[in-house]
Amino acid sequence: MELRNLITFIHVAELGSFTKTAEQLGYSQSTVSFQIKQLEDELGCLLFERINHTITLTEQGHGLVAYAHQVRALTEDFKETLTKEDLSGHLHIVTPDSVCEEMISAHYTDFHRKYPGIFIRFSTGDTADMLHMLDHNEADVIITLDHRQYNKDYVVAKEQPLSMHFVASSQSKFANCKGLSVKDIIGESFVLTEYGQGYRRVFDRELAKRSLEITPILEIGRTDIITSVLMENDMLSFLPDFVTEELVASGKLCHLDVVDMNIDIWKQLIYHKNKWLSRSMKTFIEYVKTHEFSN
Amino acid sequence: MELRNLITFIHVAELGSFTKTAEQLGYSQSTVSFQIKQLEDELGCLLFERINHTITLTEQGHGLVAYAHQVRALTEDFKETLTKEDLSGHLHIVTPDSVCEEMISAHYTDFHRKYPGIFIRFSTGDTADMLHMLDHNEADVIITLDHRQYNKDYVVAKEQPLSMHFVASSQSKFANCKGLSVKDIIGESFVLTEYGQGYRRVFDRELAKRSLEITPILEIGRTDIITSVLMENDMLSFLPDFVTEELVASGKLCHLDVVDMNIDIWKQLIYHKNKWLSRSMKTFIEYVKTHEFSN
DNA sequence: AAAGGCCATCGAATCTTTCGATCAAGAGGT
DNA sequence: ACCTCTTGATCGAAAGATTCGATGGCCTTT
Repeated sequence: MELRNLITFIHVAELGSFTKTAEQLGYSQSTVSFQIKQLEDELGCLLFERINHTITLTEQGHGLVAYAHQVRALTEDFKETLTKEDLSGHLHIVTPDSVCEEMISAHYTDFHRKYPGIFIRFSTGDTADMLHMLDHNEADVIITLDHRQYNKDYVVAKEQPLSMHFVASSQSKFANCKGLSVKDIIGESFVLTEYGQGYRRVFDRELAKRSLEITPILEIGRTDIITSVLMENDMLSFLPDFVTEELVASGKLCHLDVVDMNIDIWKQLIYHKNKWLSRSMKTFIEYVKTHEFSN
Repeated sequence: MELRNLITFIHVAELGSFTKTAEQLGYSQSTVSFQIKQLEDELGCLLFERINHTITLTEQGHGLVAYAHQVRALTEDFKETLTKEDLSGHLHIVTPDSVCEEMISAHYTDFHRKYPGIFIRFSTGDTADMLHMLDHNEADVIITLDHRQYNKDYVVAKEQPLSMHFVASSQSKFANCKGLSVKDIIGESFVLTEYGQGYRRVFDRELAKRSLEITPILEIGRTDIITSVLMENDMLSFLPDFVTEELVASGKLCHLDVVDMNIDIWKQLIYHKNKWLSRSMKTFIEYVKTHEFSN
């Protein structure tokens, strides 16, 4: 049962003429004949009585008129909804702990106020988890803090290099040392994020290249806890600037001037290339691009 | 937009698999792929995200699921109504006056009680009118009292030869005459149906063949009036038996024994060959066949 | 009697739909 | 790490459906 045929049928029923319908719809008369006969065959009944080249709807024909109008209305409504996609839906975004904290506290309330129809589920995970979720369509967008991803299956909506520093309490003996080397601090007590976390892996690998190793005395996923631990104790950590920014500015923590460890970490906003970009999704991505990335 | 594709789509959405759908519906997998792509092209949007050979409905896909279910339900309902055609509708039946009188008084109340959903419009007309109405689909069924019709455009549902007699009051001087000839009575006063009426035309033509002519002193369409006129006056008529039956039986009228005028009149129940036979129509025809015809 | 209008039908050309075979890539087991 | 199984995409060939123009028959109007 073709919608096209139903439309033709509606016209024929209204105009009472195959020929006029053909003209109106831009078909040849034989096509209209054929289409109606096709409907009749399909439904196994006569739709029009043809007596002396005049057509009259049968009872079944009248029934089909009603049905066809309903289907047409339904279809038009549906196509309408396709063009006027509204700003609502569910999104699942996955980020590392540190980013999640920040997004929720800094931006989410604002976003939700602006777009109350969009429901966002935040999860956290390490880079491998996140990429796996992307591959299984379990996450809509992720933010990584890790090596720069180039995979052709992913679309990087936004990215920026992340500046990272060794940090310590401003009371630390290293606070004012210039030109430190990694080796100078390698023996200290470290508190780091868990191994799975993107930049932690990169960090460890960098050390391994230099045949160095750090066994942290504490591993905590949540960077707000790490910073508070640093302030209370004589310990070191290695963190992205956006986590420590405020505390460094207010003089509670300080960056160490370690000159021989340049770590290339990127913050990337990624989704799968086969992902359908709904209006909600686009809106969210735009929002994150401007509020969560700096340049 | 093909219903077939929507059905396929519903299955895919439910099963979450092109392959399983193909098995279930007896298509090849490539066909299912193609059908879904076809829907996507037609609607200009993605219905499924395909990530790593796993498919997930997009928002539009969810919308289409709802739409498709509605269309399917509507279609099933409609097809249901086709198979279970109910016993209701309008019929237009046209007959000569005499038949109409009889049908309405003798059978219609019974028919209406049996089939209250069927509304019947009775009209009367002469044979030419009735055939014209058949040709223009203005009458559903007609009953003729005329020459036997053979036209290939008509279906004769039932027919019977009509026995006709010259009739007079039983007081008539011809009442007991045996072996009368037309010529014996040609000079009498006649009351006949109007010229247009089927058997009246046949009657006149028969006379014309014998170079005879009758100018009736009264022409009345309604046969009940003719019979009452006959009973009160010394006049003759020429009528079908079913009109005079009772009055002859009760001795109020009598048949004249005219032996040289054999008129071949048929009572026929006719509809157009292109007429769609609704259940109502079939029912009505069956009813008339058994109640209005004798053998 | 002729012209014009209507629908049915036919064959040819053109699209569509279907299928089988094949590909690429992930999942799961060993 | 390797092989096998499963999944959806894609391609070309075959079958099928749709469209059109031409024609025919029939009725109505002129």
